[in-house]
Amino acid sequence: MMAWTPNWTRLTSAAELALDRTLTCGQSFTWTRLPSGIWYNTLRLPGHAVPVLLRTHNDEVQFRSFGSPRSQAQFQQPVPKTPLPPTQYLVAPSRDPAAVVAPSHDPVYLLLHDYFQLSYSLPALYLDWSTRDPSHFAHVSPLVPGIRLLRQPPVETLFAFICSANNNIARITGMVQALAMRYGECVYPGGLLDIGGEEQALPPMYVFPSMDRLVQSADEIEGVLRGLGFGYRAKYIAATVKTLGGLGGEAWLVGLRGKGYAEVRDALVQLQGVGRKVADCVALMSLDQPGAIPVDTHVWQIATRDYKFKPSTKSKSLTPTTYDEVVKLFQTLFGPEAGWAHSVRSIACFFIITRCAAFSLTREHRSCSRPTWRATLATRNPNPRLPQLRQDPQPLPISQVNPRLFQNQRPHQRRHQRENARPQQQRRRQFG
DNA sequence: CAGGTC
DNA sequence: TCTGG
Repeated sequence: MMAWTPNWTRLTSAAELALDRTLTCGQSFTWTRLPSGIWYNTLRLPGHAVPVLLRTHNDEVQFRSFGSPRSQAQFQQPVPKTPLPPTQYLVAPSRDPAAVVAPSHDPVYLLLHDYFQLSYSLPALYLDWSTRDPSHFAHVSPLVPGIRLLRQPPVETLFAFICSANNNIARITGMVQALAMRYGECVYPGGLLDIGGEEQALPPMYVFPSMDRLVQSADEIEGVLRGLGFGYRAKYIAATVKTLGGLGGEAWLVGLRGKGYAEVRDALVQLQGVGRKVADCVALMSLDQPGAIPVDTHVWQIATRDYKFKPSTKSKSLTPTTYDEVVKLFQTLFGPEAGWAHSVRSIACFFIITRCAAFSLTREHRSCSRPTWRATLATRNPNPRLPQLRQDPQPLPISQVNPRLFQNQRPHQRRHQRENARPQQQRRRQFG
């Protein structure tokens, strides 16, 4: 097993990219963190998947990749240049053109440069958003530096966020990885890898399945995914596979890059299991719509509590009208990259809330708009009974993902269990 | 009840 | 409404 990028190579500075925060904040579900702090994933080059390792070392983010000799030969072929994001960044005087990294000829570098959108200078963005929102963003963003919005592959982003409805990050991660293990190609069998003189144990790596592979399995996919515990999302995924396949598959989806926001959204919401919120997630994180703002219940709370948002209608919940109004609010505030800004802002708020929980603070302390939480946190001791916030939250290793996800349980079996209406205790023990 | 959708 | 914490 020869190394492709033989040494750890500089990708960017740690200030430009906080790996742990960026990869665990709920935008991508395909990265896994090893105990050593190294992140791994399989990323797709045109017609090809490559295992990639990332780490933060000596104040910089570094990458390396590896592959079989055969895949190395394929790397030798010219790789099309990945397009830079359509942004005013490189021409606007307020942005920092010096942050643009000189292009390299390493295809993996180009891939990562594109994936992490390194054409954007993150400190310049944070500064801009802090100026636009001095009373909120400026206060909380220093808590969560280095959060980059990823430019992800559209197909896996679409299916990941169909899974995200009424769900949590840990479970979504398990589902996406289950999809990769069930239908994706294995690009690394697992085993010890020599990394700079040290042996690193790596699990098997699977790439997220191609659209063609999913279409091929369209008829069985609902039953299989229900058996894997996907719930009602199994039906959405199967239906979207068929619809998207008919529309032109991955090429059609990727073709939405470069179109206007309204067209992208309208195209996405015709897919089953894709409402406005999911459509905005996919648009923002994979289809070059940095202004798209996914409004969930969490964002709704931020808007009403911290920004004193008052909906025009009396509706207490999130209607299409109020959704649009919240979007308008943040777009006006943050400008063209409002979706990115709002993501950072939400993650900061989540950080504070988590801290508040660990410190047994009441709801009134949680307001991210006031600097009061800062002083309050400083004077309190954490409640030892509540879980501490981990510095580096680790996603589940692939080997430890809920074993139930990998049982080949038939859907009828599950329905039968429900009809028997056993007491909770007994049902739980079955899977223990 | 959770970071919705039909 | 699936499912899990």
